Amino acid sequence: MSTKKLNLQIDFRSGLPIYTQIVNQVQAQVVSEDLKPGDQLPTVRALAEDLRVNFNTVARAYRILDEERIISTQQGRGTYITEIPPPKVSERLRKEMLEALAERYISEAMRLEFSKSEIKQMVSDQLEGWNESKESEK
Amino acid sequence: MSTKKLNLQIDFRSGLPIYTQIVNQVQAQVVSEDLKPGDQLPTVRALAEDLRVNFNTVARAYRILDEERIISTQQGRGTYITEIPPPKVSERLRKEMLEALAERYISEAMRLEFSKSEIKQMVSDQLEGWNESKESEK
DNA sequence: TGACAATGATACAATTAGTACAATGAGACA
DNA sequence: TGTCTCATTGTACTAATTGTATCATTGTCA
Repeated sequence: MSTKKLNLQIDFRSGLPIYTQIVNQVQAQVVSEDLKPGDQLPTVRALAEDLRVNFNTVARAYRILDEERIISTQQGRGTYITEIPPPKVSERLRKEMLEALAERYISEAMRLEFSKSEIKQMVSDQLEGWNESKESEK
Repeated sequence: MSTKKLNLQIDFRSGLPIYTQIVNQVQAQVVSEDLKPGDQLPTVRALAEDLRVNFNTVARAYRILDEERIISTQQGRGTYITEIPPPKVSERLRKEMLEALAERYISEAMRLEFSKSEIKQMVSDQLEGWNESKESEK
């Protein structure tokens, strides 16, 4: 599992906070596909040493990127680039995707011999407590 | 005895710890009866090598499954699917499976930016016309 | 000078890996 | 049959690696 070596240029005199520079440059590299979904980023400590900054500063950048759903940080494991949400698919295709998802859910639930009402109820129940914060807050 | 060859798919980049993924997938295979009472699971070391993880990670998963009475681990012998799954256990497992399925459906639908009502409606709509005989192909 | 944002220090928690050990059972052999 | 040896198996404890939380320090600017 090779951690991608980030090539970040931090300008300590630019006035921009270090963590902001990290965020911006990682975002840029994701957009330019220098970083692809699944790539592992350096650990907070490794990148911090590389950039000669405190690892909390890197952690802060990673936390922001995590909130933006660009990366996924996992305590004890590492941080990874997440799958990119399909930018703009047609309304038609989007609907078909939902249909496919629902069909898979239903067919697997049916295989477990749940009743229709149970299947419906479970979705309702979970949607009740669904925390929007799990999604990105732009 | 032939130790059942588990076909587990570990995603090292998913947010879930490896040991949790093992637990979940074994549970799923028990519920779906791919694993039956008495089946012997791979040894901690064999499965670890197969998955390219440390054997203690597998041992941790096995310990959790053992505490749930889903498997029985015996030092010096091996690990086996529990002979008589208490009805309570299998019933609880079934429920957990449904929860997991629903959560996956919802989270992926949310990622596509569907509203809660759309997500709920799609399930209702599809259940309306659901043909019981449809659930035959594995 | 005071407020606030940025950064640093320190302690903590979660996950996985390393090492040594204990229980079981199969085979060799007296 | 009894027992010795050894490979195989799970267990226990600890270390290493990773991100997290909290608070202190620094620096800038009104």
